[in-house]
Amino acid sequence: MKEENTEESKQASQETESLVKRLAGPSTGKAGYDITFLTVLLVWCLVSDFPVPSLFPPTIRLQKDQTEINRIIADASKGSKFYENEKRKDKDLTERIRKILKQRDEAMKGADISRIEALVDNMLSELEAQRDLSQIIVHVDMDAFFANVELLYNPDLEGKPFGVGHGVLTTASYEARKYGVRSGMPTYIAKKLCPELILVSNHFQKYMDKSKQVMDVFRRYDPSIAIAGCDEGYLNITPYCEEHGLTPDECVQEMRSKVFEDTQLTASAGIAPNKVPSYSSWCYQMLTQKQMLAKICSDKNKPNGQFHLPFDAKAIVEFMRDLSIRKVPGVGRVNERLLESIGIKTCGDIYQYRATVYLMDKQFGLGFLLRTYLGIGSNVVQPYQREERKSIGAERTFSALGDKEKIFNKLEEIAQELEHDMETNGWTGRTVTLKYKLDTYQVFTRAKSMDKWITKKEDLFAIGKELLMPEFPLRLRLIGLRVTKLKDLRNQASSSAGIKRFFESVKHDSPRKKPRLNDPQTVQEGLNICDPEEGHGENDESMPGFHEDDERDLEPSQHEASDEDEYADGEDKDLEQSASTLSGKKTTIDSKQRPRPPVSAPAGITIHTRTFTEGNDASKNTKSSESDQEEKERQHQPRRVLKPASVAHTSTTGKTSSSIKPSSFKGGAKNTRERVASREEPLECPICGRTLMTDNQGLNAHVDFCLSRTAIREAQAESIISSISKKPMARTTKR
DNA sequence: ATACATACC
DNA sequence: CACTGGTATGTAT
Repeated sequence: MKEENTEESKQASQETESLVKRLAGPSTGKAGYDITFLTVLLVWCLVSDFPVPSLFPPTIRLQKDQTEINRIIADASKGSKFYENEKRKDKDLTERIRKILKQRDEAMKGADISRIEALVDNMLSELEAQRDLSQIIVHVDMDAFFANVELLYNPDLEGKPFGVGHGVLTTASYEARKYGVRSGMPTYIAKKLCPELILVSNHFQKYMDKSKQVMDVFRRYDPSIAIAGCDEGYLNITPYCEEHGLTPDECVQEMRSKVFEDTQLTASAGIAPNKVPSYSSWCYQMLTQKQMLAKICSDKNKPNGQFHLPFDAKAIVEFMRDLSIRKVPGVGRVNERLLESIGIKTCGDIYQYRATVYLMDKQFGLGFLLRTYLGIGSNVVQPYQREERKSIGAERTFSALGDKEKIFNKLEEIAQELEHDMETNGWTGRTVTLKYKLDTYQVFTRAKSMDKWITKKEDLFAIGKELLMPEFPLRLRLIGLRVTKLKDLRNQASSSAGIKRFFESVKHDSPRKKPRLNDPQTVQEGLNICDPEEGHGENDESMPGFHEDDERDLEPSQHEASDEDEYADGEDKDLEQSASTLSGKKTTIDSKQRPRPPVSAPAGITIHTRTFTEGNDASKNTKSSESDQEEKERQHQPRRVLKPASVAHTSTTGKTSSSIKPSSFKGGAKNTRERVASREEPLECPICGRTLMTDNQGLNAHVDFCLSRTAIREAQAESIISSISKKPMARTTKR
């Protein structure tokens, strides 16, 4: 018993601890807060041979200890519905971890650990052999972008702690970050952390204008830049450096200076080799991932600085060794906890637990973690292309509504907005997904696929209504609609069919992708991410809000006082595979009982809600035996045992898994168009007919240029581009 | 095909 | 006081 008690209390406290941490926000740890930040800086110094500043130990400038900050945040949210929901999620996660550990123990029991380790070591060798250090990849991002733009227009804010945003902060000034104030944080909590905090409204148009200027500069260094948000991008500066006889550092220094000249805003950059032949599978969204290393590096020097990771395998692995796993793109709060549960806190820890990861590939993503350990990421950089878009949607949060009429009114508004966005951007789609969030913060989605193409508000509204109707009674705080299975209307219709036809023939294109505006210019420079909208002027900008940087708070400050940093990084995404591991789901209801789920948690009635939860919990047992499935099923439902993600299957002990084949990773196929290797060869531009000595990437950039020049619509361009990238590539290979 | 969770900006 | 909005992906059924 005693033992039990102990364990129990331990667990309870742990839960509390994780909950408190979770409440601190999703970006905590990502970039640099406390310990993490110090660690990174230290690693940086070690790796770069930079003298360890004395300030190190101390001073990070958080006015308060991160622990205290977390406590203040937790206290401020305590009792709220949001808090209760987080608590529920935290509990579910804890339960999930418990199951995973149990599974791990069973798997390890009869396993020949030594043999597995040897196997994994082989995989590592193969991955290492694929490392490509030939490309110079840079990740640049603006320091506290929104906040610094505001400073330009309101110098009085200089040196003061201020936050940008209304209900939720889109960003916080450097000074404010010292108090633990971060983007994505509700203003009332930010005020508790920093009573003197000044609040400033968002001025998206200004940010966009600046964004465009910034991107214009970046583009000069790599026409194929992959823009990742309105304030950051990935560039392959290999060609530029070569042509201008610059070292990577000189090039980046120059670029940052130019950005400053044009915008008076500072930027930070990370320079790394990257590479990766095949695996570039990831790519979260459009952007990214490219240089996981470059991105992580930009975090290091954050404020107005740049960090150059040595282009040497050994140095890279060392660099990764003490890097918090949380900094890796794709590792969020959940995966961080999952990994931590098996002992992995830093990238270097991955090696020690490689056998565990091997056995639990499904949950942790062996391939992903091995690449992370080695510091291998994709080094392919390319602009987002319209045809990559997979969904378009709109959603809105409002004060909780229980009235059907009012809810439908909101739905109609959303439908209207969505129709507008779709028409503005030339999209239509076949499946409509309704999303709603109860006042308890639980989120549900309901989807329906149609035989016809949907774009009109009437259709969107009707379908949304149909999906929502059976769910009542509900008390909602958010409602949204999203359309997937898209078709690009610009691709076909518009403009020059002739040209298009030409390209099509060239490429064989066909299937999926639909092009869109791609052209870089159009794309907007501005925010691509945001691009969808673009327009409607009606509501003024609502808040895009994203956390722009998340950041890190603090910074080293010392060093520079000047800038801020921000940042944090957001690292990218990539690694997706692994990341996804998670999955699990929860809640759900037994379908039998009520086909419809949710029932909101009506105000008072907790029962339902509770039911869900419990059900989930119940699921706990489970897992392995299949037999229980039935039971479970009838009880509640869901659960999914683990799943995660990813990747390489290789695992099972049985076969040697032949090692990770890069392509086998799920993602592999994804970037079909990626330019893979890229060797320079004479390639002919399908537009102007000139022969260029370049690689596919360079050719693409050139094509972009030609296209914009000829004023061909983006749509066409896209198809072209994609065609080119594919075909030529093959050609290239032949060489 | 649907539903859900996670991630990132 | 009260925790955004948009998109992508992976997994399970």
